[in-house]
Amino acid sequence: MPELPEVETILRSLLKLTIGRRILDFIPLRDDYILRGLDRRAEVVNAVIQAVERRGKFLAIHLSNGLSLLHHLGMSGRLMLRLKEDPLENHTHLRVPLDDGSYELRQRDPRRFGFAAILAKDELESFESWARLGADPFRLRAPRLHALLQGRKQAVKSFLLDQRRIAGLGNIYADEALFRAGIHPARPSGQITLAEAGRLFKHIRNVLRESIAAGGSSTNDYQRLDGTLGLFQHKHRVYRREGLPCFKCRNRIERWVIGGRGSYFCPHCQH
DNA sequence: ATGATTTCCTGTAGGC
DNA sequence: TGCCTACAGGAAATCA
Repeated sequence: MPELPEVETILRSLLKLTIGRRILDFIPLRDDYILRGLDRRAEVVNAVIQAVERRGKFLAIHLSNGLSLLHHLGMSGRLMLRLKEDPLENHTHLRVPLDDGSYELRQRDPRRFGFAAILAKDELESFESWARLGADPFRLRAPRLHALLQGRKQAVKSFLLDQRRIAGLGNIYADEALFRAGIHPARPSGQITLAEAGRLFKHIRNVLRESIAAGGSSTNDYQRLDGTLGLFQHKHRVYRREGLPCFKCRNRIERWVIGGRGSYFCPHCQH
């Protein structure tokens, strides 16, 4: 599922390949909640892509006429740059042909938890989940994280998944960071000490950085913009490794459901 | 307000 | 092989 490193990987490709390109058309292939702001569809045509921005797991493509395309890939969403004549994969919801003549941006999403929206500036700024995103993990420091955790009984795993607190972590990287930090995912947030918060922020940052360098994790649906796979799934230490030996101590990895999410951890290494 | 639970959706995996 | 059920999860909605 696309989390911060996967979206960042897509962002970097978009920066290289789409800045300065003119949008030739905006072709919705469905008419439901997945595509929003379609009444502005005609305004998008002929606009030029000026900037691309990531916040958390959101991707915003800013256009020359002040409109923005806001994308979220949910859990099975994929953003692709394909030749116009390439066969359409099923569950492709959006096609955006670009002015280099042969390529188009496509968004597909089998499980349909993502979306794409055409938004005016004020609409983007007031878009709830975008506007209220929490701290950027790369700007986070121990005292800030510790302060955010204080006074909460909520499991630290659930805290890490709350985009209003920290933006960009999903199930994979929350579990991987907690493993590296030696913190049990079910620990009440308020019990995390300053020293533990220090380890946690450091490992959040490191695991995200390493995954970006590897092009993200291709577990089920995720691919890069050009269709190639990320490589970080080979570096996962706990995610989806229930019953397998811990890389540190050889005890078996456990899986608990925490906050409705499958959570993988080593009962020996994480406290 | 906090925090836990349910909902949306479909491909995949497992059981029989 | 085929049918059925359970499960996966990001974020919004709902409920206690």
